[in-house]
Amino acid sequence: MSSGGSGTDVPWLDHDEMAAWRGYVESIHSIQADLEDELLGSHGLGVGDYGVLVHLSEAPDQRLRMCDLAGRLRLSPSGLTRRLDGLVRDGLVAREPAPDDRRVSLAVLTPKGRRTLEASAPTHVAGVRRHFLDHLTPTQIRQLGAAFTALVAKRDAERGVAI
Amino acid sequence: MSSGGSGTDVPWLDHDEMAAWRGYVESIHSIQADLEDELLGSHGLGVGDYGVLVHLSEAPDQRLRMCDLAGRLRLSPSGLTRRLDGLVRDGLVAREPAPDDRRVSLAVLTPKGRRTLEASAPTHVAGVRRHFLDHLTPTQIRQLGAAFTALVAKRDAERGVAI
DNA sequence: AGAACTTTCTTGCGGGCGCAAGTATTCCCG
DNA sequence: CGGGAATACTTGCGCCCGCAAGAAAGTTCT
Repeated sequence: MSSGGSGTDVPWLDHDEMAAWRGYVESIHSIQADLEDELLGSHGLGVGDYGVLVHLSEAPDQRLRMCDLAGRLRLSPSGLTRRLDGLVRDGLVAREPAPDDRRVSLAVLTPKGRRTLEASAPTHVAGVRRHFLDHLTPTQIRQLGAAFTALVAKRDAERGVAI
Repeated sequence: MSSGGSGTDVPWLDHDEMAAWRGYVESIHSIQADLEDELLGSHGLGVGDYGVLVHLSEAPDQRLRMCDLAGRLRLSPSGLTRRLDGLVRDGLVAREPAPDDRRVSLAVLTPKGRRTLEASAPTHVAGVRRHFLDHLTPTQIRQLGAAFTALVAKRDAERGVAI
């Protein structure tokens, strides 16, 4: 598995690069699995549903157009439809027609949804600390934040231009 | 959404912590989606299948017990069974009974599997560089590698003790 | 105005994966 | 040695999610 290939030669990953990449990929899966278990166990809420509630709670009037919500959650339209179905069934979110454009539905956080979010947020934050932040120094956290913010911004910019 | 709650009070995430956590979670999804598209487009191989081939190629004799492979891939036994089904159907991996324990199956990398891996590895490495490593400085890469390695190791240790 | 195109959401379908149950084999211990 | 517990894999089932197609509404161009 050496780098001696033909044509477009790409420098192989050295030790540090491999450690960064593999650690990055592997850590997220196990961390999110743990968060899912904790959140599901304590409040019957999956991380996917939690994400919907968080984004709605941060939006003006606690409501968001479906397409905007899908974009923020990086979810396909159909994926969001099904996810909303569950949240609506549980009474955490309501669908509401948009007054100005009858194509769009608004997802609205219900009082029950807000209460559920406020109840589960501490569990989630504690999990993020215990599984992730507590393993890093403040300096590492700051650098990680800067690096990832720049990374996501650059990729979003490329995506916006490319498509 | 302030931290003024009741009972076990957890300090809320500050700006840097939030940026680190959200960037960490959001970046991985879009990066892996891009890698999947590139690998699938160029060699008809998903990142999941690619991971199996990589682990087998690194194993002595190009073979691994199913349960060991599942552990490394952080996949459930049933998940690995289905994934192997596809790879066996495509001739990239073969199942082989273990000589010493008739409960276990060994997954063996076939010559075709090895060729496919060697053909797709440059694409994957290039994608990892372009989508991830190129956005970071060498210093950041080294620190990230150290931090994630320690994080995964600590979590694995806890898991080994806890269960 | 009206035809053609775009945007938004929903539905049918299929793939991936985890959990629980089932089967086969091995290990442990009296 | 023999029966119960543990381990390894497979299968049935259900959930989540993306893609493609469709329906409804808005936009644009002539």
